[in-house]
Amino acid sequence: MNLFAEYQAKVIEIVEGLARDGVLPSGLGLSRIVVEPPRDRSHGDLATNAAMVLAKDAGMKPRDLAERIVGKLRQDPGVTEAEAAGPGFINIRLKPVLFENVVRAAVLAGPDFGRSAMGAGAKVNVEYVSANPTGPMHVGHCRGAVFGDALANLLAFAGHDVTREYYINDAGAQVDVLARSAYLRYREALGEEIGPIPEGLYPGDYLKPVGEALAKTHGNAFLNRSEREWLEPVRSVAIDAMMAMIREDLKALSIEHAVFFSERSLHEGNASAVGAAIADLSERNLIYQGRLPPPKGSPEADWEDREQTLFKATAFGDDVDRPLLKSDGGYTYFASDIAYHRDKFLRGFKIMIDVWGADHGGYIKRLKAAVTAVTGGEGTLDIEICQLVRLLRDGQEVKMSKRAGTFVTLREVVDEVGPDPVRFMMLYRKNDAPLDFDLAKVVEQSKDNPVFYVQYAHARSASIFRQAKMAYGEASFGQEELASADLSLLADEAEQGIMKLVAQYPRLIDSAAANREPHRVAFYLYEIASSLHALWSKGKEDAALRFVNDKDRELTKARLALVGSLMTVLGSGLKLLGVSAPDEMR
RNA sequence: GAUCCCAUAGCUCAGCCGGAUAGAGCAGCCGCCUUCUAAGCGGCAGGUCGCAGGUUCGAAUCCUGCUGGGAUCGCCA
Repeated sequence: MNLFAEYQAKVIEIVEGLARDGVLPSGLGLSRIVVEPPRDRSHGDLATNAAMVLAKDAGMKPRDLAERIVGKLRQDPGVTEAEAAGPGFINIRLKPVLFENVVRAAVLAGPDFGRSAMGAGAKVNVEYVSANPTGPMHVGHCRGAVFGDALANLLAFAGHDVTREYYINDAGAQVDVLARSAYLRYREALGEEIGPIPEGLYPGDYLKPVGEALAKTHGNAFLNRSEREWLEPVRSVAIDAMMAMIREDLKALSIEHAVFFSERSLHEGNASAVGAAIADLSERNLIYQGRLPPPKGSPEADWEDREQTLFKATAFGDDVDRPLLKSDGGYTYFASDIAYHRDKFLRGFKIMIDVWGADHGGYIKRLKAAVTAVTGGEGTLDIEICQLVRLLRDGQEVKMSKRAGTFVTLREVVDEVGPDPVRFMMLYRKNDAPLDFDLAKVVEQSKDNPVFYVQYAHARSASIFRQAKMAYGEASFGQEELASADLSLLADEAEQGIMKLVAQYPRLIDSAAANREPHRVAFYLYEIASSLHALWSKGKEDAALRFVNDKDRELTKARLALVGSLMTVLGSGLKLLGVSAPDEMR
């Protein structure tokens, strides 16, 4: 039930009709036609730019074209008024019953209100978090985790077939370092004095239990053996332990991935996936032996000019061609990543979304180039970058340093402030803008805290229903009854404002999903929460506006339908963000 | 040297694939609790949209250059 989409379709139909009648040329670019709520409410309920975007191709003045469209719009049964305005806008007023029907639809549909078919069931792979399995997650990972999760929710709600995926970087040098670090803890567990952890190994205590577990299951079987003998089993145990820890951390934020994809698996077998990907590129003539210029601006002391195996990334907009093989003969991380994304494509995902931290920004062009190459242009990779999070406490930056031991883990933050503030505040900002996260402010229970403010609106709505049931009995005001309410009784401007906001929800979902911007949901929720608080306060001054009126059941019913629709939207939006929608505040 | 992101009110930020008089919160000032939760609401004041060009009927939004801030830059992941 998306009024804006409905009227966009109607406007397009009118334009096509005018083209059939010869008033307009055919083949106009109709996709640019937008029907949106006008910024100024005095302009009506809907506004469209149709006449302005088509005027040029139509060879007509915007106002003239607008008049033609207006003439047709006036014949629409739902339209009470249509007029050309300003430079060529068409402003439309709708019969109130259309908005009333949206409220009814929201009450009846409940959690499904706003669900959209926009995605048309397309398979989408959203890869997020993918933190290295070498230690606990820190706050830096948090934003990408929350963003990716909310984006996945949003895309699913907007009609996509979403798979949430985590890429485990379990190949390469870092996990070998992890294994060596765990081995040290293993020796420690067997009673050896290991002293300070050597430079270059992971010092954290979190590896102690891994060492103990190794000692328990393997006894001293690995003691005094060459690394070749123990590296693999120790690494495997350590990675499993780290992944278990990471999953626990994610669970604290109610994040769950459907697929955990192992980088190592891409290297296994005689015909490895990485080998296949490179062979694929090779067949496309995108691989050659060549030299690269040394990087500028970074130390060049250890630069070794040599011929290497390069992917022709520049053919797809990258700045330089990229190496696929390391000097030791192994594959680069990039080579694995190509194979990984090729695998996603082969699994049927034409739409891939990766969520990365800002520090990986420099990697975007090459991977997009690779995806275009390896899918023959049929797969698209969207990379969403989350900027850094600055952790504050009462306005003071919390400096983080592994060495100083002031390292803050994701778990510590979630345990301190709770998952709701973490999730909401991470989403109450565009993902590509840096974010300050103040541990003290996000737990404040006041209107200064948007998390609380929005949740409070939901609780307040629930409270209104409780009050109504006290006045009229527990069995009163079920879904069906509310849907039959006479909503024309809701004449106050504030009440109508809420109806119109509710009517915008489906449109919001589509645009937030299409733009991959879950923060729009958060801002919308704040706005609609505000509209409830305002109406509530109006009832303080004017008793006639109170939601529960124990002398007028019909009016109460209408108001509850309104509150019900708002509560539905609040609950739905909060669910998309992964934030709880409490029925009362404590 | 290069690439990417950012720059909007004193502060923190929205601004919906270009559109009508640029919005919200905080801070400041003035108001609202006998009454469904004041954990809230209303009002006032506050902006050369970093700078300079360009495209367009129309630019905070698109393009180019510059300034300032952040991130990154073969064989780490």
